[in-house]
Amino acid sequence: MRDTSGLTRESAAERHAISADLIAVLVAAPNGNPVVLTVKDGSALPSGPFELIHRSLQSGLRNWVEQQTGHPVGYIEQLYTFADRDRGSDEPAGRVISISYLGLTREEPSHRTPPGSWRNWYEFFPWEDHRAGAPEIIRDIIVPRLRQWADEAEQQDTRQNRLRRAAAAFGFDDRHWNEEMVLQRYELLYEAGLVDEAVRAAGAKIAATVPGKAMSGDHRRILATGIGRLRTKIKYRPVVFELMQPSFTLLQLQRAVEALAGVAVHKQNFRRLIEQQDLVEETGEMSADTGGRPAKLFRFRHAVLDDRPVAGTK
Amino acid sequence: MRDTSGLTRESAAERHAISADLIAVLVAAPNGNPVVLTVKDGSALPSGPFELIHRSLQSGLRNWVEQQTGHPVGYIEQLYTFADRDRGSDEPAGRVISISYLGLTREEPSHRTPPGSWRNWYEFFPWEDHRAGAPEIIRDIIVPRLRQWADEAEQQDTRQNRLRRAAAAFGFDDRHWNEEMVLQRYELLYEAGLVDEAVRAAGAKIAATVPGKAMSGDHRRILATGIGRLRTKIKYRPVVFELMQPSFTLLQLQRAVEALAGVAVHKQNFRRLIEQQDLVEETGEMSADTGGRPAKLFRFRHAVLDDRPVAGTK
DNA sequence: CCTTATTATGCTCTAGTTGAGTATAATAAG
DNA sequence: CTTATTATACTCAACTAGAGCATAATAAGG
Repeated sequence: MRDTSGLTRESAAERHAISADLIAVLVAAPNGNPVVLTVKDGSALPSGPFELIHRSLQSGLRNWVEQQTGHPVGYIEQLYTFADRDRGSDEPAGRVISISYLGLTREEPSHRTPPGSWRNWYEFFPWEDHRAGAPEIIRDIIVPRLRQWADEAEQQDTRQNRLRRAAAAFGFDDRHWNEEMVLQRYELLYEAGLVDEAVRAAGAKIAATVPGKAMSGDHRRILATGIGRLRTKIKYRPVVFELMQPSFTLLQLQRAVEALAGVAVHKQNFRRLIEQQDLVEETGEMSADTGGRPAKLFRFRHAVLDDRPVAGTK
Repeated sequence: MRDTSGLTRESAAERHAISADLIAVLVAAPNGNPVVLTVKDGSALPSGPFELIHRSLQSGLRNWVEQQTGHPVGYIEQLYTFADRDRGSDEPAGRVISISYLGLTREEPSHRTPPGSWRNWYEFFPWEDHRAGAPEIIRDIIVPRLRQWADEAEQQDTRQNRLRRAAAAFGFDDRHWNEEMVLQRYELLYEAGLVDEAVRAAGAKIAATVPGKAMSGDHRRILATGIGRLRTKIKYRPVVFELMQPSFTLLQLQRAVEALAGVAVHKQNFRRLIEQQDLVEETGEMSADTGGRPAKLFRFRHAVLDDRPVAGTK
């Protein structure tokens, strides 16, 4: 390290050929439906410039989202920052740094977003919904295509490596499905040329891609990052409650968790876990519209946040 | 959302009044000593501008660190991006976005860094080292000061809240010490005005702060973020091995984990965990210089990375 | 009224994991 | 040959997680 400050001065022009964008993965789960806020007919995530008036990145995003959706954003978390070249053709000389955030909110009829803005996120990742067992698309389309991709490799160890990675990601050959590996799965499909974004990047014309709506830029990758992060997070932080109404039944809570995690959970064990962790307390009221035996209504015990380092909903 | 693109165009000048810096938390653990790379006599983390020639943020940082330290960086992970106002007085009109990274490397005598660059990170956070039990500074200095700070609050529930947060963070009043809450502890001390950075920010003169070396800017906060992230990460990803020599004894591995986590671990259980996870394999050789019975030497089984979603060293 | 479907809720059983400890082996130093 | 130090094998109790059984309370359809 010659210059221990690590700083080398450039011309102001060069240093300033940079602009910053904020990108939001805004999630809600009305009636156990996992949805994400999109723009342009579901082909992009909402994004906007980071402006000088914003106090900080997070507060900029928060204001901006609350202004546009009319809903308070409960939980907000930074996802990832990237600055690859060739992003945006209207900035030939400069460079855009994109800072993405994950936010949770309650989507209600009173919201101010145009219809169609909220999309079920499994439109973009049909292979991620295992609530009713592994989707057929995996066995019928994805696995065969990935095997083929592995076979195409010249070297034997590349073949083996591809196959191992594919099996680990998609849970075949005796592997278990790990719902958190959302990003790894998307990136594997991208690498194998099986998503439209990869075809687009390669400039190819013929595309035998896997089902699942594409997005512009790398927005689908960002969404995958957000879903993966959320699936990890709900296990050790009580963030699901940001998606719930003030009072809810345990089944509604379970449905929300299942919507995010994309897997079904054991009902009795779920209740045991939630109750023994003191995450909720009874409101004293009952819900009549369950279809069966009426359920107790619960509310989130906000006090736990101050208490011990509270766990989530494993 | 009126403008569904989310983009509002500003003048080019306004959009470009931004520059980006990369900040590195570069960690090593020679002989079970947790060290971090610093500059300016330990008062800052190394940082450098993000330049247009860099292919991406991560590759920019990687090149830059390997060039300056002479060591390959194994694991690298983005930490956090922030852009608060009033950072750097030489950029009156513009704004700096700082993107921080956590990197792991092996520090060896052959490195190219000037002496004194690598600092034991407990110089900055003396309250974080619980390897030989809770340090006295917590009981003698921190807890009394925090109690006093809680008492100073006007309202009763603010007092209670402060006390609860302090107890949860520092593990008093029957609470357990949670080694991962590095950032929360630093931020609590900051809020209570007990670290030099807080005194500096408030422009106060008299400072009855807690021991622990301060850093410039918010570098100490970034370091706290990095340590916290690392302490979380070693539990579910085998990242410690990035800090180890190619072959090592299980005690050396344990010492590295303890250095990072800041707590002592049960030797027999540690071995059981490592071995039953197939994280390592015997080299067939023995280490003579253990001081007692010779120990088997092990190496990391790189194959596990392709295998299942491998766990770390709980 | 009675049957069936549906949801809620309480309880048990087993396997696995975790935290802590005991016991013994192999070396060096004095 | 004793002591200190480290390595390594094994045990035990407490707790956790996954799965299933049993029963309760409601609505809808005959």
